[in-house]
Amino acid sequence: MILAPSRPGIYARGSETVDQILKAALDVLIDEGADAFTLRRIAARCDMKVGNVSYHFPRKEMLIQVMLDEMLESYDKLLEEMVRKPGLTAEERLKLVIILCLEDIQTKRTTHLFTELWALANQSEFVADRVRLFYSKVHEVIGEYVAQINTALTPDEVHSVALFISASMEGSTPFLGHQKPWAHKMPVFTAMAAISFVHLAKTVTSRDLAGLMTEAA
Amino acid sequence: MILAPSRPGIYARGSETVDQILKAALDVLIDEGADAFTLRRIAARCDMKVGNVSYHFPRKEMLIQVMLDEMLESYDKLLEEMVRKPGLTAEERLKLVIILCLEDIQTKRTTHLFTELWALANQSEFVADRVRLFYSKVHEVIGEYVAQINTALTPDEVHSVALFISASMEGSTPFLGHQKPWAHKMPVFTAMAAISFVHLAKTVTSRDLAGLMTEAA
DNA sequence: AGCAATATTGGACAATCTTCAAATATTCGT
DNA sequence: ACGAATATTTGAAGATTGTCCAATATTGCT
Repeated sequence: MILAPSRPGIYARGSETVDQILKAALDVLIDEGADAFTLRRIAARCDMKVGNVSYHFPRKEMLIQVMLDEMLESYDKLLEEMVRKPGLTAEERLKLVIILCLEDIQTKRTTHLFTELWALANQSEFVADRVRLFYSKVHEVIGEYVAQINTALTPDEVHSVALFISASMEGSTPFLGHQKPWAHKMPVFTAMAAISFVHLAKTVTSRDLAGLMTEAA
Repeated sequence: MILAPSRPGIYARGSETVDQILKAALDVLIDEGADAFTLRRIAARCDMKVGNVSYHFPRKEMLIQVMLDEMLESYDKLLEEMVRKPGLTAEERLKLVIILCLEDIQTKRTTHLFTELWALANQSEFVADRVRLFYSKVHEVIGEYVAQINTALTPDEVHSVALFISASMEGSTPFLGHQKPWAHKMPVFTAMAAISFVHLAKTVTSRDLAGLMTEAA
């Protein structure tokens, strides 16, 4: 794992400034895109001078890395909150995670941030690394329920099913996310996802997953 | 629909130069990302001077628009080729489209281009417009088969199912696409997609799609 | 071959970018 | 409240960007 530089800011004021910079940076990325992600726009966004931003984050890359780590940490917390729902069966939990994930995808924050992240991951090893780590956790959460629903699957097969469910849900982002062309169909999409993915988890067999795929090709 | 400027290049040489510029521009976007998408890198990629690129495309935005339109046109052709497979049932065709789409997603070209496009669509109305148009065609193709498989569905319900299948497949791009962390699981993903999506098309009812989603929330 | 239209070169330009360093202001333990 | 550590401002260096222009080379029609 590639380490991000430790978060700067020793005095109370400096620490608060760093907070403002990180928030402004995230806002710029969400509202204006990677193209507008410059020190000047970030500084303007939090009423600061460029030099000050440059002082707290001597290299721009540091800012990106710290920002990304803090942002994904907040998503980790969100993910953990999904898990802590007592008194539900594994199937109900899986259905709930699906609903909550698709709900979150509809926010402007998630819609914009993750599409940007997927693009950045093409070139930046750091971003790619963090994206992989984050979704590994998502797979774990989903996989836990899948394993309970379908006890015949091996751990690797469980992960494959979790990966399928997670990736399929994420696929809604560019199409049914915030202000995307088919955003109004998200309720229907969610209904289909709940039905389809739960059914898959229940009924998929090792035999299915070993499919040679020579029949249709 | 936002019109792209007409393609420049009058003489044979000029036209060929425009070709090289467009190819170089696409290569830069695929290989080096949106960050490196500058006139100078594009010019260097096709052994030209910046002034010449600027002469054929007086504004950078023109280059982007023409490039995007030509690129999506090539994907349109690819899509049409998928359709022209004779002697197959609707179910077999749907399964085939799923396999071919997921195959294409594994290419570096598609993996990188579409992730970049989804990000650019957040800020550029033009890109968003073209992305919407392209996937509308994808939905049409898939929807045609879905309608044949499940004749009880209304046209809008057919589109919802096609949208679900398409978006779910696209979701594999950032995770199982070219050199992505779980690229080695694409065969399993494809097997699940074929089984799961075909089953959905067959069995989904209007009642399912009208799901109120109050039960699990 | 001649000639107007088109293409290419090379450089200039202003605007932007990141990074840095010196000067000034603020904070906080003592 | 003093003083060292930290934060902020200011200004500027150096690089890169898109755009433009005049000079030159090439093309393709008559």
